[in-house]
Amino acid sequence: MAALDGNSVEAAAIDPIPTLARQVMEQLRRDILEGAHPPGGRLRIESLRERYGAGASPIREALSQLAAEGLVLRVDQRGFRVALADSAMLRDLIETRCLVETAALRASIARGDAAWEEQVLVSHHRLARTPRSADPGRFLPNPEWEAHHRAFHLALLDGCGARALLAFCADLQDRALRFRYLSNQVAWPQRDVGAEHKAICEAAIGRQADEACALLEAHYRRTGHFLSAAAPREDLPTGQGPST
Amino acid sequence: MAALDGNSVEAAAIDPIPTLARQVMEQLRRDILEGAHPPGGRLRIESLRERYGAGASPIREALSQLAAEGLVLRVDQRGFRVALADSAMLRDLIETRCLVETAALRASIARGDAAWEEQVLVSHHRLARTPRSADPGRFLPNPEWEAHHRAFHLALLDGCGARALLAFCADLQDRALRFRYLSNQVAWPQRDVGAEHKAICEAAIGRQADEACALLEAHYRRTGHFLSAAAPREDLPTGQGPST
DNA sequence: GGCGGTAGTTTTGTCGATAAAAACTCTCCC
DNA sequence: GGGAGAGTTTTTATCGACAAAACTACCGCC
Repeated sequence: MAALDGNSVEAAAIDPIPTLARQVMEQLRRDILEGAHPPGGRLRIESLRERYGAGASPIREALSQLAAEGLVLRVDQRGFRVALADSAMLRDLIETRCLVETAALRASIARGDAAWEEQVLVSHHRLARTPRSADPGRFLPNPEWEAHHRAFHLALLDGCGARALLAFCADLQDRALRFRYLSNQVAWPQRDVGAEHKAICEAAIGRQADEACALLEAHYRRTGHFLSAAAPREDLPTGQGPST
Repeated sequence: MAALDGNSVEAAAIDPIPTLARQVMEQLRRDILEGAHPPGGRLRIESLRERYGAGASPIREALSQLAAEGLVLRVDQRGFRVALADSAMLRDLIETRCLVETAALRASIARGDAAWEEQVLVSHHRLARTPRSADPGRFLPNPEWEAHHRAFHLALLDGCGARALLAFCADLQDRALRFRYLSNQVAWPQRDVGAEHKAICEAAIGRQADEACALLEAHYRRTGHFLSAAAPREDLPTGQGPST
């Protein structure tokens, strides 16, 4: 997931036996992304200790990392809870992505070399030939498609030549992924995302900055629209018993 | 420092007795920013345990958080070390800031309301009336100036209406601050940063998007130029005894 | 003389226990 | 009947100890 994070990339690649804390963190992240722990829900150390079969230290460490990543919320002396995922946050996320990623895309288009162009092309090709759903009949998330989708969007921006910016974009994409997971079964197959990706790819390679940015922005805003329409029930799932 | 981080803000504001891990983290961050631990240097748990008077758990937790923040580098099973701060990273940081913050500034100028305008004005005023150096004779970092400086730059972008973006900008500013600390005594008083801030402020309030962005970008690039010129010796301080 | 393997030392990652803090509950009083 | 308060229970934050892994230094061998 956070494969672009400079800290983890080399260690994860070499080490065959990741540290326990890392295993817990990755499993926990998957569980949160997939909604096993509901947004706003408490994450008690003891429960997690039991569920993931580890001592308190690795659990706590995993939670700390996820907290810094924004997926988990920590309150000193009052434990951890799953980060909220309400429609206000979704709006904010979309807004941020539109602002940041169009800037990055513009820079990519202006500065990207031949290698960038080729990478955009090939990553789009891989995405295009992968079915979005693992099941042709109904929607079932296809991990391969998710990976290619992520790679394509990052490849688009990779020409900008700013690693810190790219890492942030990768992070934003992860956050967006969470919303997609939470409201499963979204906009499929009503919407032809393949065509949208194709148009973005062509505009980018054709160095049509304005058009590419407009398409990308529309792409994100449309996704946001579908998501907030599809999952209004998740808006304020926190509750969790106020003091009274 | 990371006062904009949603996780810490409320806890830190209320809790009079912060958790030990938090204390260690904040002190450690300050020490790293100020160069007490050199970039690339190892951070052994035992040494830190001794230095900060805490057990291994809080130390490890503080390191985890700083690692996620980018100030500390973690390698599984091989401990922690201070993140590098070479000129390539500085370049990358500047590039990222220029791309992201001009986008944010543009959005701020387009969307910012009266409250935003006033906040920019007042934060600039506070900055302008605070001396940059705590000592009139030579350069000595003035914490008050630093705080106002940070507030001014964030106020500029605060009109964009995207909290996630703003949080990222705050993070970028912290990273930049580190470079400033590392190469102490920089460009003072050769450079009139006050005038630069004033010009940016006026262009922003006057809704001159293009000019404000150009000024902001020049502001950052100039800083980068000074920093990399002032601290060439820090370029590759890692070394740390290769295998031979 | 250089290199590979091996024993010893350091350092990390993990565990279980413990003290402190928060949350909850139940009772008593108005 | 409602609310405040004391006691109990849950939960967190921290510590010290231990096992596993990495690093170091040494020794023998080619």
